[in-house]
Amino acid sequence: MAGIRDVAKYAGVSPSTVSRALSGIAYVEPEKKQKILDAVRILNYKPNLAARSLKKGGSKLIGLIIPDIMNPYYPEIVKCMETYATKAGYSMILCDALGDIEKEKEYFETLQNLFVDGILYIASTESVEHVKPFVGAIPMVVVNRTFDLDVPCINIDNVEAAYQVVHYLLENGHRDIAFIINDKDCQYNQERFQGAMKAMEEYGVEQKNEYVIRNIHSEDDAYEKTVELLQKENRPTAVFAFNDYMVFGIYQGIHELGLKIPEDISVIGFDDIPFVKYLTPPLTTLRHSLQDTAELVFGKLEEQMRTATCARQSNTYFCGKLIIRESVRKI
Amino acid sequence: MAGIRDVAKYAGVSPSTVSRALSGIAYVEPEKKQKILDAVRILNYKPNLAARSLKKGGSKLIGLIIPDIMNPYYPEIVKCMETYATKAGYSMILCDALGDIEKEKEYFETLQNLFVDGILYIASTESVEHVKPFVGAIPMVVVNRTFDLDVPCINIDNVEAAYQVVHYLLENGHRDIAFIINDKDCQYNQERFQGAMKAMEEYGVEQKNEYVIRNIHSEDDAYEKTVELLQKENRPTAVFAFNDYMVFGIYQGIHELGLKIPEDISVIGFDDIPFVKYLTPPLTTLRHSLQDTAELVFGKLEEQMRTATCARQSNTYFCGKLIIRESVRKI
DNA sequence: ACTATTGACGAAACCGATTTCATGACTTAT
DNA sequence: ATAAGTCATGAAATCGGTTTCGTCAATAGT
Repeated sequence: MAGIRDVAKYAGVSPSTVSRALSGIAYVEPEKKQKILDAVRILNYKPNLAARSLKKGGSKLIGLIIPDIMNPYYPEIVKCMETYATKAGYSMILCDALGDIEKEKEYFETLQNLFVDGILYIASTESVEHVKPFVGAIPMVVVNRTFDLDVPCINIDNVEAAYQVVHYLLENGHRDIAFIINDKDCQYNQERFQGAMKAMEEYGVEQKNEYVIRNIHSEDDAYEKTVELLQKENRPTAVFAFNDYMVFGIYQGIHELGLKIPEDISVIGFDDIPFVKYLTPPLTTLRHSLQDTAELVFGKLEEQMRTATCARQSNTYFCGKLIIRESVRKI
Repeated sequence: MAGIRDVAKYAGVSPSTVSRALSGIAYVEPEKKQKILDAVRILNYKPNLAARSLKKGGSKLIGLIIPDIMNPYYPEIVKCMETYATKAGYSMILCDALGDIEKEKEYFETLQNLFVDGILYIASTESVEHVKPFVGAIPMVVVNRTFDLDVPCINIDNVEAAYQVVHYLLENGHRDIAFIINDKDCQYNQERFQGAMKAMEEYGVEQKNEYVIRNIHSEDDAYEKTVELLQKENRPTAVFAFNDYMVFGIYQGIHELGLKIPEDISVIGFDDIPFVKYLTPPLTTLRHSLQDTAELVFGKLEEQMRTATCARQSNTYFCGKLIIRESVRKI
């Protein structure tokens, strides 16, 4: 492997000049510069990143901590971030934390050992404690959660989004609306619940307790609870799934009971993960793609990495967008 | 940040002893070792990986090159590999190559510069050239493609798998079978075609040319071509999609024409990506999950990394499994 | 014309862990 | 008891870019 000294020798200059010519931090005689560039090409010189990291104190590595790559909501985020990272000259280290606090903690530590230049943290756990030691120590941006720590957080406005969803159902004449809520009693579910209730209150509709289904752990769970719910005497006219993932199970349950969507029951989701548009019928759901905010997210991280400082608290909320398909009918 | 010299000073020994004590490559007086361990704990010493990489030429990093994380077939692989890597003390660098040879080449180079200890290459391109320079230079395992290079390749037996699929259709009385083939005229598609034809021949059925649809670039493409195909006078009784991704478009096209699956037309897929089981009706498809071979894949890589040698050519084929759901009817 | 300033460039120090080499203490063999 | 071998350990070289420092030459200023 050709090193900078080989290039220097070949071009008849010193290693320092090669370094300067390639980094562009100082003026180098055009003639020499050309010779250097030629030498680089001929010798196929590639700077040793380890050596560079060692001297400069960075690694050109970014850590991306996500809850679960198998959850179809995340691949898009990963791809987005990886694209930005690559464009900016960074490589991406992927950490799949499985929503496990211990695993997340381990990953934070590993990333610190690797001297990553920054961390993109797609939060899924409720704890704050295990993140604290790294706040202020490594440039970081938190996505999908709002921390009360000195970190920039970027999050969808869950209250507004859920309000939008339920408002749409109410506007379409639905009054008996079931909320299907996944297992974690976490920040975003609380906020979504809050937004949903706000819409109900505005319409003067009381939310029946038996229409609030919690602790759904999987699609199968969603399936079972849906069957249970819809066999009751007074079944709701619409169900609002707090995430799209559960909708697969919900659809299955509804089909199983011989009911039709949306004629017999309307379904609305949250996330707009890929493929819900291919369900029969295509799902109406709330999209909060990171596509639009990806630039902001990465920008915030990049600025910190560039200035080698950790940003203070700053919360950014973005709005979701209701994607109307065919799973909700007007009553 | 505490360095090895700080630890050495604190423990009253030399840096070399600290290094030896921590790596365990040589015997160190138990008493001193204890002091060193204490110093490490108290000073919260974390070895600088850049320095270590520079000297040792290794990094405890594994590069994972995949074609497209948005394609639902890959997240499972990524998760699997990441799990194994973490367990073995490696961090995973994710490279999303988008099926672009140039990008793949860049990633290979970046990974080499980063001194990754190994590369897991989920191949998608047809070219061999851009991979050659790295064969023998870095421990590598190739998945999903069989190279004629000195690299271990692990691949599904596409011929056998496609044979299985078409055999199943023939057994169910189908004779007019359309093949929907995605855009790339690549190895695995050729093999699948070969397997499909083998089954046809065994049943003495001739494959009509107009039933072979090629160059599908997206779901939308699949949708259009399906509509076109099924409006013909003699429409097939079954379609075999060479990958599940296209099935979403195919279903859409069939529904659009008011046809029913499987009553009017049977559909069979390939891959068993998540969610095809939630289609209406659930898709019968061929599963070739890496779950089962993941251990083998990672094992082959780990052995190379451990012995710091690159393995020679060795091809491993594994079998797919037909997952029978409800999208194929018996004629 | 002589000093001060600027600037391109090379020599050498540096980042921090590893590893080679040298040393001196201690053990074993004759 | 003396020579040879073993072994824990420290000093210093090393990995390969980057960067500081110093030099020498050319330009600017008085």
